[in-house]
Amino acid sequence: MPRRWIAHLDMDAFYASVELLRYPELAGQPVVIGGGRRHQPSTLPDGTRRFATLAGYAGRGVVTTATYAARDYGVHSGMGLMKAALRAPAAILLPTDFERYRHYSRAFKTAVAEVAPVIEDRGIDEIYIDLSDVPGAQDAVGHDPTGGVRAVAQEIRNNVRRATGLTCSVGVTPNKLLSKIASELDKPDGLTVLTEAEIPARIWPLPVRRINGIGPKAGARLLGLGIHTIGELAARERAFLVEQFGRAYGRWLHDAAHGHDDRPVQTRGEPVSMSRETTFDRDLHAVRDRAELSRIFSELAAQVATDLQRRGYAGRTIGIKLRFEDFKTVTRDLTLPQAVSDAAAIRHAAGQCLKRVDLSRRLRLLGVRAGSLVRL
DNA sequence: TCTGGGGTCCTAGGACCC
DNA sequence: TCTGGGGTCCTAGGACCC
Repeated sequence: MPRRWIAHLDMDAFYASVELLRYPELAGQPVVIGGGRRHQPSTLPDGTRRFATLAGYAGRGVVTTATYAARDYGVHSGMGLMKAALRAPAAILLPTDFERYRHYSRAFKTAVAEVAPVIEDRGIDEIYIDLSDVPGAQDAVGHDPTGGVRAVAQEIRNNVRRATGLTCSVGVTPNKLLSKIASELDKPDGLTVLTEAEIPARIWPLPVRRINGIGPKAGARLLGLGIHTIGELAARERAFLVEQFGRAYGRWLHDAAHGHDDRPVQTRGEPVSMSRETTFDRDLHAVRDRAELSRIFSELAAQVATDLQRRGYAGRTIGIKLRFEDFKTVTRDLTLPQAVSDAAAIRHAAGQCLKRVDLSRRLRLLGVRAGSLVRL
């Protein structure tokens, strides 16, 4: 019987690496991607480029990606740029250029598909690949039964490098859960192949947070129970975890810790929702900043409409998201008799939602969303 | 120097219908 | 008028991920 071999491929510091292709003089330097458009590099008459540094940054942006040199200063993605500036003031700051990243994203996925076509998209810089039926993947090399699949994975990595000039890290195991963990074991530019038999030695010593699906909340609760590593989680009774975390999540935790996961690689999914949101430069008040808020609100509705139309969808549920100055977040939504995709209808429905919110506190974020999508 | 923007999935309560 | 159980839809919030 053929073995199931699933790969997880993760591009190394993707946005930053794409920027290094265009600005090779920054290789090896601490570079941070994030923030708005206000820190575009400029070219001097002699052709040399001038870059903004973190030191001068003022605003509410966060780090989207940091190069490995920047990570050495303790800068990581999700960190506020103001905080990052304290840790690495001399680091270069570049604005995000999603157009460019999407282009490289398509290029690396095409390069993978030339070798192995069964691919599940997991965002702009990572994918799962089912290698089980790729020619050669089931072959042993000498006495190594994983030799064939290792060669296939290496070929994928070579093809990505050839097509994009970028490196990636790959984990190959019997399932998605383990492959996701494995791809991080030898980063950057690494390849890790793991069998079931290696779970105790390679997976169990890792912290529970490495499991995709254990986030800050569950991680903290597990820590409170004295469970730090995946091995310690695996050692707990299923019944205990169900008692602590509920039926569904408790069972899932137990399975995950033992490396059990039979989810298939899903090649194509319909979108569930489309949304646009924005955090203001300063907190806005519903009454005092009424005109500005109204303008932003209409703009978000128009952007959602454009996104829907461009991709050929309409939404039957229109919703809004508000974040107040104290970071409390509320949502309201409204299901319409018919799906809509035009800016006026979305704006109107979103306006109905807004009437159901107490607007006495100042706002830092506003968002508009379309859900219950139908294909046009 | 608090905390972006785009998503998915799950839960839970209430309305409503059979 | 009271008592049921089951199913589906809608809404709100929250955890998590990239």
